[in-house]
Amino acid sequence: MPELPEVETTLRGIEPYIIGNTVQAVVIRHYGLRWPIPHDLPEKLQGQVIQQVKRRAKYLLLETQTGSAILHLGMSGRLQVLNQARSAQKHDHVDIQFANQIILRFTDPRRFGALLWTENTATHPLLQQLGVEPFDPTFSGKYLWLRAQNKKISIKSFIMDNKIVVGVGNIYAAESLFLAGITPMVPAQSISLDQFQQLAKSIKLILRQAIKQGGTTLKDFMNSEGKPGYFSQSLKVYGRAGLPCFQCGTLLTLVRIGQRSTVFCQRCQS
DNA sequence: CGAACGACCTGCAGGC
DNA sequence: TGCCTGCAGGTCGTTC
Repeated sequence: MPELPEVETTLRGIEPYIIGNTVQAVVIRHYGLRWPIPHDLPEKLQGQVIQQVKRRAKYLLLETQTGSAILHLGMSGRLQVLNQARSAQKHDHVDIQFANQIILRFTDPRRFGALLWTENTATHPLLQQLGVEPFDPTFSGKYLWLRAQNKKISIKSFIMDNKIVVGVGNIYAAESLFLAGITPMVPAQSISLDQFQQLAKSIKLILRQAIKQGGTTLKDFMNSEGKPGYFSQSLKVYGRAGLPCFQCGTLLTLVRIGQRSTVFCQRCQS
């Protein structure tokens, strides 16, 4: 669920309900996420007004005057805005209750997500090492090309490396490479500047499209328990191993790159 | 230093 | 029906 577009969609979904709102209480039912939720997080948040909600990479930042909550959805995390209290289910780990009765509920079956507190987002170790945002003007083919010099790792692992560019997960790495016509396992250093320009363009386009389609999810954000289905119809290669390429009919190939499933077209991506 | 890989955890699908 | 295996959107920390 949470690729960058989903995180961005989540941000847009929760923002209108919590900005300018005061945190009344924080209920933690399960501290054991990727890192334990700090025990003093409730008292840090309580009484604070959410001034801004930001996204950095796949992290959501709930910013207050005294510090920020850092939230990551991991592989299976989800945020919901509840209008009224609803009994917590098995994986509903955290509720942030606001003065206007809105509840922000964090659900995460696999618990790879995180909820932390920091006084200073600029110096927080998790946020400090991050590479460029894909929608930042400095993210370009030239930028990728420069960073790829002498890099032997596969181009797919390269664009999934958060120190290079953030927010490109397994789905959209595969999709971007297909759109750019690049074979996922070739070494990053062997990609030409031309190809990198194509790739940077593809990444932006794919992510932008997905965010746009995430907008449909946004609509039923408040009441839906259902899964967003925005990506399924637009995916060209992800999850389609063995099926014919939409572009040329060749059966799509499945390989393993960096322990992640990777699907590509041997004919269209060369 | 870069690159590979294990680890974290639950749920689900598929094979037997 | 039940057990076992493998796989799933992420990414940090350790090891080679």
